[in-house]
Amino acid sequence: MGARAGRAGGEDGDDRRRQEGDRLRPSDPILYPASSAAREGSPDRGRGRQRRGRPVRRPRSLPARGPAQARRGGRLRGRRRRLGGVSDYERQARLDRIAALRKAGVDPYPARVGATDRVAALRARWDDVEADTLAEQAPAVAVAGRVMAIRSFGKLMFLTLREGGCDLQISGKKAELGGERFEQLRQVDVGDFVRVEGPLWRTRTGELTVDVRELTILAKALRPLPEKWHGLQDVETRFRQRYLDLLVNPGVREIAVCRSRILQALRAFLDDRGFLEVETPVLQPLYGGAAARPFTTHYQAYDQDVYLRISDELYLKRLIIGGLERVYEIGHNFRNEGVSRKHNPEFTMMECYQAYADYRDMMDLVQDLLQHVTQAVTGGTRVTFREQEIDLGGCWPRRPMREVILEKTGIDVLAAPDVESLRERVRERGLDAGAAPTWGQLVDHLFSEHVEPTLVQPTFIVDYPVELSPLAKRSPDDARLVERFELFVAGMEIANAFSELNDPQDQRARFEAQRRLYDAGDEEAHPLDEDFLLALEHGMPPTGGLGVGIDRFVMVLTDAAHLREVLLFPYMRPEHTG
RNA sequence: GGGCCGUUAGCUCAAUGGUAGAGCAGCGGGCUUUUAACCCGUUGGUUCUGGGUUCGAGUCCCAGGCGGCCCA
Repeated sequence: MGARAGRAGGEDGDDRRRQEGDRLRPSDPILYPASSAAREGSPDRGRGRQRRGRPVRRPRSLPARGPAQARRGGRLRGRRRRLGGVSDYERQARLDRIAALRKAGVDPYPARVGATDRVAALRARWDDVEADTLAEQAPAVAVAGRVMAIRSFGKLMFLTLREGGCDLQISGKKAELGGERFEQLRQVDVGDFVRVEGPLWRTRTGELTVDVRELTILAKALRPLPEKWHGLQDVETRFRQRYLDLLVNPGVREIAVCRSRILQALRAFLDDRGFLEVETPVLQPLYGGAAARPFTTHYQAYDQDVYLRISDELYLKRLIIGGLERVYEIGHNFRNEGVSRKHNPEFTMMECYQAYADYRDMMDLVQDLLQHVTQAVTGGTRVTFREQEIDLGGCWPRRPMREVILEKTGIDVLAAPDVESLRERVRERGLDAGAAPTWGQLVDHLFSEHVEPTLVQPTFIVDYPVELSPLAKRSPDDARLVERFELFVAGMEIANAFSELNDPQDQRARFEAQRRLYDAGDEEAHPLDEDFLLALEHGMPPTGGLGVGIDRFVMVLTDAAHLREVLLFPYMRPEHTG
């Protein structure tokens, strides 16, 4: 991303474009498909954009703990122990129990489970049935799951079993089971997987319960689950041992489920519009499609350095050239930059391209797409994000970048056409000019600093400077601008799109301009890609391209304060003995 | 990359520079309607690592690791 900045194009152009865009949206079947591009900078991953951070949202409704929450401790030592320290008394107790089971001829890790009912289905069927009715029918069921808690009363035990994200209580009565099997039940530990058979009943307190008649150990656990009441608080451990976080912190699983539904709805929408899902290389001899530094690796067989992709763009455009006129890809991009609330070096992007479309069509497309997904996942259009209500319904405003910067800073960036004069105006206003070396980057800085955080409701920002968009088509109204937009929601860049540059001569010139920027020290400048130019020279239809930052959109729909909350495995530095 | 904060038992957390504790979990005992079950007893520590100051360091100092927040 990085590219943002723009001199807001001429007013005429902007207004016209906006109006046309609005007009186009509702009608025009042939348009909607536009795919388009955009990704170049796809959801911004640029540096320096993160702002106000907040404590991670609490995983469950515990009393707020305050700043000390981050405290955790003993990671290294704990880990070492976890990996088999000699003083691991609890683990040893469980190892002893496993040995005893084996000695008694019981396999603690059997291969077969046998048929079982799903807990969710059982609850749906019997939760509302009265205790008396349940007692009469005494439906025999079999369930398998993980033991989450044990409450023992001597000759009676209650265990909480979890399967499929649902809990079901099971009871064991010595009188019913007999001494031997009751003892077997007593040897079950929290964390173990078991299968039980027996009739359903309802306890005095109304809890639906399986009264165990048959018990099978499915898998013994060697280590205890995190504490049942406080759960797992340690931020570091939550992400390093995400399986524990998923198990004991409500909400974590919900986000994972929600994310899956979002992807499902997104694919359904695009498939329905005739887009073909494709896969392009992650390992590339030359990276491109965005302003970012790549990860480099080495291909041993060819003794050659290769890159992990920073975007799918250049390959998807080759497919457009090859006649696959509507394509999309959902995959990981890798950008060699820091981690923040909105950034992870590896993230998920959906890119789609549609021939015979332009960026206005892509605005319609992305609005329809995200509204469809939101509706499918939440059942409505309004979501709450960090205590603010965001309405994703309706028609999202389209604002020229110049206009919004003028509104927030009083500076007309187009009236200061070079970096020196613009910097002077910024100083006059008493604002921070940052370290931006070029006009475009300074505009980008002003936008990021003063406008972006205020864009809570969905807003399209249009008309970006050419300098920051080497793969976008020039605006016919103003050669300094390109036909590009970015979508902002909740103060974050969610999508980036443009009318794809299909003029091979202009593309070559843009690449060369990028090379000059690179030579001047901009490590994120786009490399010149001769192979892509070769493809372009064979002819590419007018095409709209769009990139959507999936992780960030999941944040919006799940009210996640941090990107890492919606990634199952956010990047963590390896622990090591210090 | 910089600043600040944090790091103590499996988990959640205590401990004026002076014997490292509690709850949960574990172990032993009691208990047939609990669901943070309860009651009695009890095991468990290289206080992130490495140096330093001190009669004495979880605590103070230096360096490092990891994490968090903010900034770049």
